[in-house]
Amino acid sequence: MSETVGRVLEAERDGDQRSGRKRIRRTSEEARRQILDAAEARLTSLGPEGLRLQDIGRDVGMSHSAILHHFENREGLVKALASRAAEQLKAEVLAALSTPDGSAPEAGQVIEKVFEILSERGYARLAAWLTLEPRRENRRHSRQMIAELTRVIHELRVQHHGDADRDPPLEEDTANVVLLVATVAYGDGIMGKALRMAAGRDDTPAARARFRAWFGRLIQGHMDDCFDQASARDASKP
Amino acid sequence: MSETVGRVLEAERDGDQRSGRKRIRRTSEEARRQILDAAEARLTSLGPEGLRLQDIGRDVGMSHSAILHHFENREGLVKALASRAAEQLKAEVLAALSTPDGSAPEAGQVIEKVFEILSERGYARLAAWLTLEPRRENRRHSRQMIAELTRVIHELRVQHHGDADRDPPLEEDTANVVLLVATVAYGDGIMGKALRMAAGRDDTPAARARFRAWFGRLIQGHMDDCFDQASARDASKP
DNA sequence: TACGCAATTGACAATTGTGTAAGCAACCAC
DNA sequence: GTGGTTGCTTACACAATTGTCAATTGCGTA
Repeated sequence: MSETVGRVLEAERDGDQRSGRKRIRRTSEEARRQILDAAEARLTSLGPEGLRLQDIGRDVGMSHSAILHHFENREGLVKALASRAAEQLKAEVLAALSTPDGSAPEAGQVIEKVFEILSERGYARLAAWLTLEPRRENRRHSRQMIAELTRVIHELRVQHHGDADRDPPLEEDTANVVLLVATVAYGDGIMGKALRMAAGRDDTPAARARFRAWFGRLIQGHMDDCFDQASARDASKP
Repeated sequence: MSETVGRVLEAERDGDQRSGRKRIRRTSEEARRQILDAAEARLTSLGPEGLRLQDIGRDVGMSHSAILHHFENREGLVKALASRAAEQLKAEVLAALSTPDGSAPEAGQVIEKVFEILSERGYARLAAWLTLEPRRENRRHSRQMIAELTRVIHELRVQHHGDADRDPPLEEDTANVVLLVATVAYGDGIMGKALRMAAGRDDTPAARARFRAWFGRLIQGHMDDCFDQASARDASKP
């Protein structure tokens, strides 16, 4: 994603300046990769309105027809974009979950990572665009992704939940925690800036980090101390 | 918003079927209202791609030129839409905060209301569309909106924080809580369905309610019991 | 070197959405 | 009624995009 992103801005700067250059020929695979990279960059920075074949083509230095050649039609490009993003996302989050020494990953650390991927790096916006766009029912790829994560995390949680004599955490509680973290990360990635503005706060990296840290402590606290109370209260209600 | 929404679907069903009807003439105000209603319905259900002047015109039974007459251009329509939505949102949330008898509103209740407006009723999607669309820096209207809310809520919180001998909650903690609730409500409204799918849960109203309730208890618990611990821990960190 | 596959191009067609201008027609005031 | 204001319409100009197709050319291979 890095290589082509630079070129996007470059091309943006000095217009269509690939005049004298000879026609370059990529492998099909490489072409698809470059196109997806450029499309991703445009999508996160400009929204779906910015996803125009001609522009993407200019970014990677080919005509829009070439893109159609590789992806059949615009829909095909969007679909490919969606699956690739989902796969990358999943891989990175799973990677963040495994500590090198097999110890319990700290909630704050994991949350930090999730936020970094979803919020800071723009995946949330990308996913939002793709999700909010109706008519695409499919996206089967991301299905069960969070379920898997939940299993992994709950396993860890039960494993490390201390030698205390209190009850082990309920699976549903873990599921809720995971869902909450994901929801917050997406919400922050999509609306975070606007919300902070509306809160009269500035949107500096430091401010974002403070909020993330606070949230991390909240979750950590819930999982460390409060979960038995919470689950007890949970059970008492209808 | 209700009156015209029905007509949207109607028109969707039986095509452009306003043939024999005479030309109707509304007041400028009424016309604007109807147009905004239809636009809002389209925006929340179809995304910004569905915001086409011709379609909106067909929904309310006028030509697309009439819309341009009322809003100057498409931009004007979108701006009007944004301000109106922000105002309504603010009004409803403030209304939810004031209990009839002046007692402390329960966190769960307020959260429920916020979710209902933002998530269930589609305001989150609408706001997301409008926010994610770049190039519009303005939206000054919503500025400070959450700040105001935070002040109101913090006031309530300090007022009712029990006669305990513990410290009163920090203002920053309240700000974080408000920001978190807003973030979750937006995140849920925008990505909630997709996330629940990815979690292998079904997206029934009951399931949504369960999650909201769990989250409400988490927040309530934080504000009731844990805030002194949390803020202490907060202060101890850099 | 010659050949052929497939990536790439360039021109063009077709569609669709925004915006303009001039005229028509409700409704109000007199 | 008569006239004026203005909501609304029809027709058209215009731009931007996706998609098609034949032609071109880079590059591995026989």
